[in-house]
Amino acid sequence: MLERQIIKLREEGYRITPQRRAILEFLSGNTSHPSANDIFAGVWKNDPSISLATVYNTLEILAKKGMLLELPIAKNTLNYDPDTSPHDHAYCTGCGTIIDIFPEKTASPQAGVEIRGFQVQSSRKVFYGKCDKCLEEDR
Amino acid sequence: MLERQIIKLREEGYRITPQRRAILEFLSGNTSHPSANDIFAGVWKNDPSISLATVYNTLEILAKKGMLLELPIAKNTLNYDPDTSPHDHAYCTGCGTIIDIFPEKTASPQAGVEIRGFQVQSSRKVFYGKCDKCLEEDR
DNA sequence: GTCCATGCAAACGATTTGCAGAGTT
DNA sequence: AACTCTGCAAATCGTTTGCATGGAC
Repeated sequence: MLERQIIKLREEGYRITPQRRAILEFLSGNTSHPSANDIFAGVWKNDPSISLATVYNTLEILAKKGMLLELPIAKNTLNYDPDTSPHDHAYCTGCGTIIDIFPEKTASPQAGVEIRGFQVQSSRKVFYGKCDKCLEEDR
Repeated sequence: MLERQIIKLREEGYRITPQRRAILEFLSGNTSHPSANDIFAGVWKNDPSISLATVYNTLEILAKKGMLLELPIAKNTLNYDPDTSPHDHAYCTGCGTIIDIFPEKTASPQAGVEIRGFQVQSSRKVFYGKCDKCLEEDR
């Protein structure tokens, strides 16, 4: 899984640096939808010499190559999702947590949408609301 | 239509200033999904004394009162939509244009979605792709 | 050895904040 | 008159960029 990613990156002509490896490792299987800063912090714990610029650089490459989704969900920041399979997201407006919602649960139709004058490449659906924990705290 | 908005704002306890009136006027019937800066520029043409801070302040109030949707679609900015009725959006990754997509066209199901451990308040669907004009330019 | 990638620091753009004066109610 | 709202300017925050050095190939 992680190895596949590394091989693909190399095949695309990118060099495999320790930093890129560490970022891919951090993302692998990560379902927390981290921001660039979260990823920076996570990698930083093992290697305090890494820079934010490198993280952004790597994330941009991964996104461009379709190995990572950029999620514009929260107000002023991007979140990233290493799971590129079709699925939706639920965003808690209380705590900002983003959880994965898989198709069978929401019956979100992905197939054959046609919009006149527009060529659809992908689609995203986001549910806004509150998680149980935040509902609890509202009382 | 515009008057309704003004009345509602006043009922909510906000003062009706010329700036707020101008912003509501600019937004009324506007289907271009403007950014805060677009709105500022639009209002500025008639009243060059308005400040960006006032625009942000007003947009925040309108959004909080459900009179305006905040669309986190583009990478690093918010776009606003005065049409709060249920509909989707298509975002052109070429030119950044956002167009409205109404339910009948995409069969997007809005009713009764249930997610365990999460109370859904609303949902948004965005189609990413290219508009005809940008497809043209790619050749 | 070549050329891409890194870390650092400065630059940027969108948004937010603090505050004194102006305007709505 | 009371209290909110405005414009201005500075501050913040996420992200991007320029550049000299370092490292993957």
